[in-house]
Parts: sequence; C-alpha cells; structure tokens
Amino acid sequence: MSKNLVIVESPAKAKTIERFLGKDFLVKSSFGHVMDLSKKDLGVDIENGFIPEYEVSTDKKKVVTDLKKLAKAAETVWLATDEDREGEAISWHLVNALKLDESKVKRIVFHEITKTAITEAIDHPRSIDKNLVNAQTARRVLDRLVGYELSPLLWKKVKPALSAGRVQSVAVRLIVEREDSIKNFKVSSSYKITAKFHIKKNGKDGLLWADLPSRFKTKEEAIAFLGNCAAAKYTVADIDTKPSKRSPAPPFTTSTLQQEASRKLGFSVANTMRLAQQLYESGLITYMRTDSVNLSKMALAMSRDEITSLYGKKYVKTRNFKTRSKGAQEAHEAIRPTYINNQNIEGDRSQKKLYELIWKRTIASQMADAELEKTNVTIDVSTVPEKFIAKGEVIIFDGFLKVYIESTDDENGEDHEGVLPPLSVGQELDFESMTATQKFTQALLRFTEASLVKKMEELGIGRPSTYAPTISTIQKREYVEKKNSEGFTRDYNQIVLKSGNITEAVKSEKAGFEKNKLFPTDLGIIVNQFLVQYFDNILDYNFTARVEKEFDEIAQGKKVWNEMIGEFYQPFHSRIEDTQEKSRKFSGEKLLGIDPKSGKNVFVKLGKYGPMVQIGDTSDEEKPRFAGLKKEQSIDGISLEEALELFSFPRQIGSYEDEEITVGIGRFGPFVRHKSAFYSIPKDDDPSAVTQDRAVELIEEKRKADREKIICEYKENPEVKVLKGRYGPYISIGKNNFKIPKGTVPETLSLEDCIKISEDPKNAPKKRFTKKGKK
DNA sequence: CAGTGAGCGAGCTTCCGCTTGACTT
Repeated sequence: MSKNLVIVESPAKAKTIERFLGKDFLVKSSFGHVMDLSKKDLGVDIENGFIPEYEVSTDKKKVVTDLKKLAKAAETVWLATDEDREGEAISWHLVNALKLDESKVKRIVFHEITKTAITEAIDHPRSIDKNLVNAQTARRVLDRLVGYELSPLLWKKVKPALSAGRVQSVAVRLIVEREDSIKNFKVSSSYKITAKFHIKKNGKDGLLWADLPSRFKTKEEAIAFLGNCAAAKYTVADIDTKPSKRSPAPPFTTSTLQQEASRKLGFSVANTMRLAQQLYESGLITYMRTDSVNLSKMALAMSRDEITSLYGKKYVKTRNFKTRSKGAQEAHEAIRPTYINNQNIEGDRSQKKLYELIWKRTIASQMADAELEKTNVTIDVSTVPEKFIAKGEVIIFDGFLKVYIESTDDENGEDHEGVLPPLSVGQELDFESMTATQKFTQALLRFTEASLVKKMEELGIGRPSTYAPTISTIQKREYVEKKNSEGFTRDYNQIVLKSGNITEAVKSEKAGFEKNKLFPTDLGIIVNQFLVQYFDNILDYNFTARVEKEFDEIAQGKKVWNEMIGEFYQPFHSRIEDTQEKSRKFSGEKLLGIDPKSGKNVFVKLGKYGPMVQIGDTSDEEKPRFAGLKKEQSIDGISLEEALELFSFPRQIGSYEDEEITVGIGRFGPFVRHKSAFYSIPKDDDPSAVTQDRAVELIEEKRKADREKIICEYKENPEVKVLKGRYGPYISIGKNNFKIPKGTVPETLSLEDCIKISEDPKNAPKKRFTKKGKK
C-alpha cells in the first residue's frame, strides 16, 4: 500500500501526475465535487443561519467509498484539487466525506502539470483555507436560494416545470433584449460615394478605388454632387504613409476556443467541448475548461523552439498575456497542445481540425508582431471642396499572420484596402467612374451560441464548465431556439457618373440572413417579462459582479458568509411572498383589437397548451372562444387578421368515400380528419388553403406509407404485427410495442415468436416518465 | 396524440459548478 494518496479532480490529470511522482504516491481523482446540497428540498436551514445540508452526491457514493479505503491505508493524504473557490471546497468536502484526520491531510496546489511544479508543490503544503471554502458555500447557497425560490414561483404563475437562476435567466434576458432591439431598429440610409480611376499597376491596366469620407443623406444631394464632379480634374494632393503593427491574440480559454471554433469551423459550443474533452483525454491538449491565458514556462520554451525551427528566429516573440475577463480564477493554464512540436495528430476530421486551430493559436501567440505600412492618399477634385481618400495597406513583415488570423463576428468587408499602385503628389488621375450607392444602417446581429458565451464572460456570469450546459438548458426549457433568419430582399438606389453622363438604377440585395442564431420563444419572452418586472435586482446585468465582490471579501475573511446571505435573503424572500400573493397568473396577455363580428376583445396569450388567441373576456357571461396558434406564429408577431383566421377551424372542406373531411389545428399542428383518423398537414402547406383534392392526396399518402410499414401480419391474430418504424423494425401488439432482439431477422418471425418476445420481461415496454439515474 | 383553456388536487418539476461516462427510444 502506498504511503501517500494524492487526490485531484480529473482522472486524466491523475494519470499524468502519477508518472511524475513515482511509486510512493498513489494518485486518484474525485471526479469533481463529491458533496452537494440535499436535492429533495431547499437544502438550506434558513432559520438557523443558512446552514447548508450537504450530502454525498448519489453518483459519487462509489468514488467516496473507494477513496475512503485508500485514505485509511495512507499515511498522508494530499489534497491537490484546483486552486480556486470550488477546488478549495472540494478539498474540504473530501475531508468531511472521507472522514479524514486533519493531521494527516496536506493541501497542495499547482498551476501547471510539470514535474518541477508538482514536486515544488509537495515541498510547500498548506492547510485548507476555510475563508475560501466559506466563499464557495455562500456562492452555492445563494444560487440554491435564487433557483429554488424563483422556479416554483414560475410554476405557479406561468407554467409548471420552468426554471430560473442567477445565470440562465440573465442569458435569456440578453437574447430577448437583443431581439427587441432588432425589432425596434429604425433603418435609415445614406449615400456612399466611391470613385474609380484607371491606373497602371506593374505595367498592367488596373483600377484605383477612393471613397469620400462623408456620406450624403439624400439621393438629391448625391446626384447634385455627382453632377458637380462631371467635368472635374482629379489630382493626388497628399500621400501619407505610416508604419503600424498588429499583435497576435492570446492563447485560447474555453470561451475564446468556443468562439473561434464556431466562427472558423462552424462547431456548436457543445460539439467543441466534446471534441476538446476527447483531445484532453488522449493527452493531446491541456485542460479545456479554463479562464486563464497563461502558458507554462515549459510551453513557452517549446513554442520558442518550434517557431525557430519552422520559421526562423526572427519570428519568435515570447509574451505573457494578462486576463481581461471579470471574475477569472485562473486555476489552470490556457488551452494548448501538450506537445507543441506536434503540428498534427491522429484522429477523426473534427478532432484534427480543432487540434490544428489550438496549435495555430498557441504558436501565433508567441510569434512576432506583424509590421504593416498604412497609406492614405488624398485626392483633390477641381470643382468641389470635398476630397477623396484611397487607402492602402502593405505587409512589411508577416510575423504571426503567417499562421493565424483571428476572425470577428460581423462580416462587413468590402473595403478595397490592399497594395496601392505607385503614385506621386501632383499626379493627375485618369477618371473612370463615380458611384453613389444607397447604404442602410444595420441592426445588431442576433447571438450565436458562441457570441452569447462571449457576452456572458464579459458580464462575469457563468464559468468555463457551465457555458455549454447553460446554453443547452435555456434551449431545453424552450426559452430560446436556434434557427436561421431567412432575411429579406430590398431595393437600393445606385447612381453612376460615367463619361459625363449620370444614370440612375434601382438594384436589389439580400439582407438580414443569419444562420444558426438564438431567437427567444414566446415562453422565453413572457418568463423574462415576469422576472424583470418582479425581480429586476437579480435580472440586473451587474448582479453577479456585485455578489462576486462580496464573495471575494468573504474569501479574504473581511465578511461573514451567512451574514451576507442574510442581507440578500430577507428582501428577496419577501419579494417572493409578495409576488406570490399579489400577482395573478402571468400569461403575457396582449389585446390585439376588436373582433368585427361580435364586437368583443381579441387577446393573444400563453395558455396551458401554448400560445393561443381568445375572443371575449374571461369575465363575460358568455364563455370566451379559444384557438391555438399555428406553429410558425408567435404572440409577438401575430396580427388581428391572422388571429381571427384561426377561428375558421375546424372546418369541413368536402367529403371522400362518403365521409366528411375536416381540417383542424391541434396540439401537434394542423391536421386533416377523415373517418376518425388524423393526417397531419405538412409544414409548407397553408391549412386554410387545403382543398378536398389535397386532403385526399394526404390521406392516400399516409395509407400507402402505413401499408409499406407492415413487414408481417398474422391472420390468426390481427392485433399482432411486425412493423417498420423510425428506429428500425419492431413488434406491435395492440397498443404496446416491443423491440426485436439482436440477430433476429424480422421477416422470419412467426406469430409464436412475437408472443414469446413480448412476454420476455426484458423487452417490456418502458414506462413513459421514468427518471434516469439522476445525478 | 388531435373537442383542451374555469377549478379542484396529488405529485412532479427547479439552481450553479466541479467532473466523466451510459445509452438509445
């Protein structure tokens, strides 16, 4: 048995460290937190100073019993969890869960996984920092109180099974408000003037582009300006050349990796993290959940060597980057290749691409600045006071640009910056044409998953380990959905001056197309409206930053953690109770207008089964009429006409095989009903335009599909069938379905085989609402 | 699975941050 037991958080880390420490040390991992607040109820004793009720998490029972055994046998237990608030708490929880004798416990920390760093740490152990643990307790208790008191309020006032929390609710708010700002954006336009000149470039005919720095508000002004230029001479008045520099971006953190993988490779945040985890577990990259831009000394030395051997010494420039993000805890290194001399790796396509991205970013961060030369050429027009400017940029020394260029979120790039032809002051230019183009102002872009992470990081909400899960939570709760904005086409004016003539044209362009963007749903909008109205303090973008400051004070021993929680909780809880009593059910009800037929009010709101329209007040003697919205409609955007149209369902549209056909709109979208059977109407069909012929088509299509579904039928028992389903063949008996055991050919099944399979308990149909082994 | 939307009531849902697998309907 080993004399020394070292406990870290991650098993992959444990494996590496064990190699450095030799046979007297056994290195194991805790797999993250081992204790958490009781799941059943609040888990916090409000009456007695907010004492947390911690217990070993169900999925960590085995880890804890295993570690307990090993700890008992060891002389010294080294707690080597991360050096931050959460890591300190994990160590403290280990002491409690493993019932460790504090005299044989040593707390150590290291920021990089190298032999020197680890032996250094072993030489300088300390004890557990209780202040830091208290700060974590405060964080944990606050999040529990907020989440577990706000969520039930939503269940009562809006809809069951909803959720709210310090992080997710602010993330939703960002998306809702971005959508608002896009909806309320007032487009304006102006005219941009560009002139083109004939020029010789390297002996060949070429063009020189120059822009007018200011724009004209109206078409008339633009036309007038072009008219004034018709007979002008153009002369180079000034050439101004300035050297400039560009520096590389710091190495990747979780957030910047997610952003670049999204922009450059089109990966979702979850996908990026899954791939990074695989690379980490194969020992190819360092830890992927980090907020640090720091590289170890060893990494710096490796990249120096690599850059020198690939590009030469003058491309090397070692840098130490400082973190800019709020609340960074920097327990790890930046994300980098473990071995920087490995430019490529074995793996699948996506793994290779992500690795390559990490490699390039790391290498570039330690390379020389790029040296540029920027030139502004001022061009005089003989007939007007305005001057044109031609811009050029030349790379003198490429430096880090050789390997990596960081991308940006907005793709506005129609500038003509590049190499300018040789020009001299006083030179007269050969005019080709001048164009005035109508340009429109643009609303903010919607968030992508990755740009939302960027914003969250700026606000200091969420942590590297929670960015991806938070984004999936707000989508799972249906507050937000990821989709494309189709955009629209619009006309713009273009006026051209060429050979002394002015011509006008109307052209059209596509605008507003956005792919894979986050849109708020009706539910998200309503829940946000409710929370902002009653809990503006928690939904405040600075709430986290403020409490973080207090957590820091707790960590420094300047503040008592449960006093801080008490100060927060008293007013918060009374707001909860007030809202509970005073506010009515919150449905986001909106008055759309008056129904011309009945003269009654028409409302749109969120009902029990989703968005709906209501004609008449609930308090009226006559009951109101209701109709659900179509899937593509929203509370936010529906018009009175569209709302009234929904009341034309269900309606008869003809008959077939001597039975009526009706069209209706149900919970699962529009449908055709015939002989008590239902046929769903595809998304691109307008239900109000479905005719008898189209309905018959749909009925026949479905019948044909059903016929093809049947693999085996049995005359002796028509209840039993072998069918082809979405997930492959299965046996259907009455209302129950059974899967077919592996290795059986469905076509060969006899009635007896089917019965036998159905009676096997291991094929029994699953209950619909089973909870999977919850963590 | 598809005629609901009021109200009753049982029993359920929920937070954030650390970590990795288990599973397919």
